[in-house]
Amino acid sequence: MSDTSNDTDIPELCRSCEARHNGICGALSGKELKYLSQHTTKKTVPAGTELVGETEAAESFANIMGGVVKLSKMMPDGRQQIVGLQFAPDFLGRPFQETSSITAEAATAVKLCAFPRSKLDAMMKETPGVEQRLLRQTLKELDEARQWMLTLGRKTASEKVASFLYMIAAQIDPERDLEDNLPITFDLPLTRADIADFLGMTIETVSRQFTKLRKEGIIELEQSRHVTVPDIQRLRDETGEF
Amino acid sequence: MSDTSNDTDIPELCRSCEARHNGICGALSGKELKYLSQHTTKKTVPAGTELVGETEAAESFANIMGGVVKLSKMMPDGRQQIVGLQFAPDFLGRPFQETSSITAEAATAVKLCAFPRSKLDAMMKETPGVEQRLLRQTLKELDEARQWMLTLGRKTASEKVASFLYMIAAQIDPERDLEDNLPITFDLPLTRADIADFLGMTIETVSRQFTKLRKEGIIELEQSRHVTVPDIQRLRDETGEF
DNA sequence: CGGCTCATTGATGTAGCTCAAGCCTGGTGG
DNA sequence: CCACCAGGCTTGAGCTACATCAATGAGCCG
Repeated sequence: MSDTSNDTDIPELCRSCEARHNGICGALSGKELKYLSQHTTKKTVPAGTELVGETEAAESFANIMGGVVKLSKMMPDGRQQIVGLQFAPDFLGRPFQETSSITAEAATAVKLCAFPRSKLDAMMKETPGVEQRLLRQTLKELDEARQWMLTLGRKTASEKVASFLYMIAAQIDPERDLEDNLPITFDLPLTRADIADFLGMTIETVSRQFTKLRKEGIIELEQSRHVTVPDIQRLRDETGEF
Repeated sequence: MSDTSNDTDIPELCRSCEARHNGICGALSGKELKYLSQHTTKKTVPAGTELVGETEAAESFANIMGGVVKLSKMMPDGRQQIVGLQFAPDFLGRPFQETSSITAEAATAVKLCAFPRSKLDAMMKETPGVEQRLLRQTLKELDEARQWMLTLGRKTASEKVASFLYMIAAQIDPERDLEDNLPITFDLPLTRADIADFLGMTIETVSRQFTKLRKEGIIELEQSRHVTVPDIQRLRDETGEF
């Protein structure tokens, strides 16, 4: 931890921000935070907002303070694949240059703390820890992407849906010990169409697998978005892993 | 470029090594290279050698000087997915800690330049450019992984095989302009079984798609491993992208 | 109330899997 | 030098998991 400075130096908004604890900003001192925060724009965007491409984040970067962002790729004929989900306190945007065509879109309402490219460059130059944090997050994303390649390439439809639900459940509260077997409840951040695009299948098949898991008592469903998992171990068993 | 030092300081083996030009070592000065090279072990391992897990690279890292390494994940019941291919001058091994269960195996004979973890840590501390190079490589791998997620999730069998061949063809000579439409010839670094594990399909389907592409004149095959692509554009069209 | 979007469910079609047989090719030993 | 074998590849026949097409339901908003 390098936030050894006096806590009163830390800007109000940064104090409760997860990015300061586990994100990029964790590498910054109170003074640096103060400076950076003068150049950040906090904003909340509604679900569906495009956050990248020729529009927003080409010249700007952001920490996600809340909500879920989906990263996706599209083929000329419209087939689409979601290639990543990002949650707070992930960093959004690409150091160096973006060449690969990838789209970022708010899957839910998203709270952002944005700042210009020049500030990131400066931070990377002046504070060595920033680059390391970026490297760590990138390695984490790489692990997740590879994990998902296994899911996409080798799992059955029901294993895919179980894996997705397990991933979301695990992500809801990272602190939580998943061995404890207490019920977990959460709202899905994605529509069925998004889930289908994430899992490489059709809406209909996703829906059928939800129904199947519900009938087997592995999940409970309310209004199609609100999920309760009474026994996370049983869900885990359905993923095909472990 | 930070290799501003006298060329005669550069160790013999490093001079022709791709890692010095495009890989990690490119961030090092002649003096640093000299020091590092005293602690490296060059070796060539045959196809099939395990390079990671509890065995080799937990405490050691390496630059790939030649050959192809496949990274894969396995499910308890034996289903397998290749999640990445690495070529010279890629870096092999994981900074910080490896948690995700991933296996690295030589797909062909592989030439390595290995060194202990402590040396990498030291390099990262002392030479700032090293961390940046690692970050760049990791971002590249992330791009590739995501590209492959699209292939796994949304492409048909024949698009998958075409994408694989296109990727290999493009990788054979990265300098080459793929617009020029001259025939490209290469040997596949993977068996049909490996290709199947990479594309998330069965050996039989892979084989059928090769046959189909051959009958359509998009590729020529000799001994099942030696491929000629007379018109790279036609192959590209088969990938479904662009 | 009518017109959305999102989700579920059913009926039918098909791409790719499974199972099974046979074929090259390169290596080994008689 | 040929016979044999093993591992990798191809090809065929039939099956099935998932996609496609189509209809209906449930919440939501103007």
